[in-house]
Amino acid sequence: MNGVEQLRAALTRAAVAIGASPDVQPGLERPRDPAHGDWATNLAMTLAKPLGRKPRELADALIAALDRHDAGVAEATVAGPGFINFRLDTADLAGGLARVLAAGTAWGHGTGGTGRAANVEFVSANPTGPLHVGHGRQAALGDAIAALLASQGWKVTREFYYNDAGAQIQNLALSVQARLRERAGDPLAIPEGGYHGAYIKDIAEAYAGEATDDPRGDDLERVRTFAVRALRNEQDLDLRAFGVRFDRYFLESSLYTDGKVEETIAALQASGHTFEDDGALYLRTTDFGDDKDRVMRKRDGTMTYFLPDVAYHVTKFERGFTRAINVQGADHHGTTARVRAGLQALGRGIPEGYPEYVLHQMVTVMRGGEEVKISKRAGSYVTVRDLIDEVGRDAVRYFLLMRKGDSQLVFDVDLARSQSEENPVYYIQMAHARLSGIFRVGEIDPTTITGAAVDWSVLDQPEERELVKSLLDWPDFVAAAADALEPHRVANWLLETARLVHTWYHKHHVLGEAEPVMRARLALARAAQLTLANGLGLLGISAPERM
RNA sequence: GCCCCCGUAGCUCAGGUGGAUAGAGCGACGGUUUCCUAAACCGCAGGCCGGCGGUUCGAGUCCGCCCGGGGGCACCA
Repeated sequence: MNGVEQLRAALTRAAVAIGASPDVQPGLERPRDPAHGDWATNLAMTLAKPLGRKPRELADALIAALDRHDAGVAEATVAGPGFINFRLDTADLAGGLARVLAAGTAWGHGTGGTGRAANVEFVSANPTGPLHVGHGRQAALGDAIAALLASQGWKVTREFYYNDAGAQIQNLALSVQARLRERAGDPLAIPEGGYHGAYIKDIAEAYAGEATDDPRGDDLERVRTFAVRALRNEQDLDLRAFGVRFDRYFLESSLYTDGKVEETIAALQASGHTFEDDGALYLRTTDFGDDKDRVMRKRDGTMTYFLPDVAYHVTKFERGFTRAINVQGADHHGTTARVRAGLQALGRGIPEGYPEYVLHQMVTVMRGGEEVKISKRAGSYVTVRDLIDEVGRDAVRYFLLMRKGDSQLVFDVDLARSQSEENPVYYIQMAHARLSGIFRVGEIDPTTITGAAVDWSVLDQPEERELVKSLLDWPDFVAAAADALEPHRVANWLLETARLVHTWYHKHHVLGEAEPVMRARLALARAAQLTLANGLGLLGISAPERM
């Protein structure tokens, strides 16, 4: 049992002793103002009503009933409207660092997932062009969410789904063909809905070099295959540059070849929730909360994207994923209700909230105070590669993750590129590098720091107590961020903790201090170094030893 | 018209699931270096948390209505 749990248990006993129900759950939080102590509870206020007594009076009674020793607190005081503030002995507080050192790279790991399988689907870009900034946000978000879940004991599969047969791919093939014919002397005729970026020209160029017997691209099927392969390869390179790896690429076409689409449509018809109108087959999704019934099979006999989408999510469930999380742009918002409705209509016991959606808002790229809209390569949008080339992978990751997905995001290229104090990424990495520097200069192998035989009571400086608390809170913090599927919380925590590190480092010295102090501070430095590295790792950002 | 997101400092945004005197980064202003990285630290200024009601001991946070901004409402993906 660690410090907080001990305190909570003791508080519960005290509450019961003064007449509260045995199932009270005392809430404990860090007071915003460190002068208020190390922990605070609002228990007296929440008990006021059921017990019919005044909060401050109850607070006094709770303190009187509390076994200080069992609770592990040095001091308990009543404040404000009825808060009880607790102060811990420095030795008890800082002694928690031993747990950090023992856990090492696993500090922050939890067991809430209990080994169950989770599927995180993200990016899922069709192979019709280079990845744009929005895909970048998805890649950063999805990868970090996957890492967060894995840290909490989920068995995570990172999945990329792509449409390899639809109308957009047809337009891609026709666009490349148009460039081939332009090359052969025809006037340029890119079809309606076609692609205009420079990369189309490059692909046409490459095709002409390889397919010397088909310089005009008359073999459209061959052009299509060639173009898809070229763009898939390009997207892979983009993702690799970003440090994102997928466990599985799922092809929409496989749903047809494996019979999953037919199977699903038959099951839906058997469910009795379908009807035909004007030659098209509908699913009555309004029975399951959608605001409109949806077409599954068009009048011309082909499927809408809706049906394979449902079939795809059935496979996720069948593949044993307890949770399926889809990271997508907010423009997909309209599809969430209908996919869930489709799964419900099957009546197979798939949970109502399956799959879960993490939708993110748009990204605007700013440079020199102006919005950047165009990339040379893609023509109409800014690519992930542009950003990585300009500001580096770590900065792109951080900037795309530092805001809540629900917020529209402004990516300030100038700030991300600046290698100085104003850039939060460097600020955090610098904190890690400085801590590493202590061990380098002191010629101490940080992995030998175990926390054994340390007198924790010497870590009594205010800056040390604040830093210690932040490090000890990390596991709960990560668990909450994972639970909420919100990596930006980690980004903010890192920035705050980095500040505590810099402040402490600036004010207090480690090497050359008297033995007990140096020993304790080395342990603190090691714990902070480990925790920062763990946090950066979750976001896919490097933790450099020196900068 | 309906659905989703957003509205907090000059700018970009946090605010740990309802708590005490609302925070950070950038920008502005002023300081700090014989010392493990000044890529750092300290100080100062800046607010009707879009508005009006409600819930309660207590609301930036929850509920309702309104006003602004963005996105979505296909037999396109």
